[in-house]
Amino acid sequence: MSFEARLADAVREAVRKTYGVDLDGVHVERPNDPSHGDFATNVALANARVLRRNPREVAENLVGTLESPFVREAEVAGPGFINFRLSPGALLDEVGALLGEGARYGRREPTGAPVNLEYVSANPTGPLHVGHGRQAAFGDSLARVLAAAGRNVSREYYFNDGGNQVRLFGESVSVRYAGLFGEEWPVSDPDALYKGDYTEEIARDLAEEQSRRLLDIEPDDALQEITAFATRWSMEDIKRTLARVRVRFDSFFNEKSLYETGALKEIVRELEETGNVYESEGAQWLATSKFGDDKDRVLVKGDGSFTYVAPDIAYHKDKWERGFRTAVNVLGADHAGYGPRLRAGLVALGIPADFLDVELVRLVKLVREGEQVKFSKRAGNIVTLDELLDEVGEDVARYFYVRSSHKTEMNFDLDLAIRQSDENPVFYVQYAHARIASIFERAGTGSESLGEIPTGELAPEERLLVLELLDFPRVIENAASRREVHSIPTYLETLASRFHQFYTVHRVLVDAADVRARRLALSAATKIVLRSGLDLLGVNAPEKM
RNA sequence: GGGCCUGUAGCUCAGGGGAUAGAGCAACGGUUUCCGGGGCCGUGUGUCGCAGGUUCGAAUCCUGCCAGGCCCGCCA
Repeated sequence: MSFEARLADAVREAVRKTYGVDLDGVHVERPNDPSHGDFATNVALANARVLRRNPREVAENLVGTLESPFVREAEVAGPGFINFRLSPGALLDEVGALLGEGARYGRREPTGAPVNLEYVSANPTGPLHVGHGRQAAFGDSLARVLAAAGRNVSREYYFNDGGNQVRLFGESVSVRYAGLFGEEWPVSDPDALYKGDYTEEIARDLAEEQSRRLLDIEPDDALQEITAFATRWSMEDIKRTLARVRVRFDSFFNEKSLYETGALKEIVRELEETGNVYESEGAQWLATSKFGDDKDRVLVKGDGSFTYVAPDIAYHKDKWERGFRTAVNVLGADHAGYGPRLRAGLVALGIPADFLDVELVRLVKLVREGEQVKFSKRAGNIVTLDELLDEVGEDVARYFYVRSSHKTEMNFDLDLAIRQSDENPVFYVQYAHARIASIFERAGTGSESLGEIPTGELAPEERLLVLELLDFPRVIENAASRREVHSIPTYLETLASRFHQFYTVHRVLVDAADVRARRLALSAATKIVLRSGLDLLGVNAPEKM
């Protein structure tokens, strides 16, 4: 139980004793200024009006009746804050507990209803680009944070391998393939084809495997085979890039399977049964506007084929039937309208509105030589995630991607990212970790053979370091419940800074056994938390740099 | 026109009712008998987009404006 929670209980009890009132919301927090104590509460200020006393008087009374074994000092300050200073023994006990838990510190065992977290889900029509990189980094880190906070999370990638874009992609590769043998491939719309060099690469791989066999069979059959080959090729390519940047998934779901199992026809039938499907202009419409969407959506086109609406609803109904009770979709900001219309479709089927949650990741604006880089996958002028990783490395990329809130648009200055890569904050955090590793190497002891922490007065730098360490569980829980990963880097940078400050002022490996043991314990605890926090971001914690 | 998001230091961004608004980068100065100086310390910079409102207290909540981004397809 955190000190915040324990102090809040003690304060609540003091209020009950003094005023005979039960308060439900008692806020205890870490003050910005260390001279305001280790923790502080504003109860007196917040409730002065209800109690009809002036805030300072209330605070004085509460301090008088407050009982808590780990509080060394409680004082009234400013307009009526109560500032607490804890006893060193209580703080060090917590550090001891932290060391005992090791890598599990601040993390909980998974409980509760299963959560499905879907991210990236880029079409298998080409390599991942830098925009996908942000979604991948955010999604994977969010998955790690949710799991650490005890959510029962399952990570999923939806391969959109059944729609219009995939057909165009297949044609694009077919054109290249035919071209390799000096032949032409008929296409409906040459301007819509994918122009990237990778289509040529896929065609060459195909030619190597099949020679010109596919040019001598029925074109429809050939296109089907070529498309299958191309999407398989793309999926492998995407998975390879994701593995490189340490982004994991528990499952991959193929859109095509919805066609093959008949789930699509089934979903249309079910929607019709609810009475929310009607015909207009030759198409079948779903009345999503009845369930919170701006307007109705086409479910089945005039030519009898499906829009993306039916597969998406079928897919999410499948998530529901697999037992998930929350589905979080991490999507690019250009999918802003996706949530409401998909949710509307699900509600029409009787699935609760709060089942689906969408986290929109803002776009990555690429800047090179002061100019914004415009890119498009079809035009082929994309900057791929692999290219970025080649330039800045996996650690820098992952850290940089999640350092700012996913809700804000991000400027990725390629020149700056390369030039400043050794000044990136990730190195600052990693350096603290490597520094501690080197202390233990020199000390010749492992962090696991520390034993009891000798109690004693804590220097200001030690105290601030301890308080920061003890904040980690709260940081994880907040990040999970707010689904905001960027608070992890912020925390790690503060923690690294606290350690560097401590290290500069206090020598760890001193002769006095008590002091040495205590400082080794603080260092070991910091190392554990830094590694654990970096792991939440998929970033390495090196022993040496 | 409607919906969602954003506006904080020269730049990139934290802070999302609390005390004197912070960090990194950039600039300048200091710091080395001794655990990694990729560190630490200090100096300077802010109409927290603007205007009202709620409150003991607002960068934070509410309303209205201004500016920027994304969306509003029988694409996904």
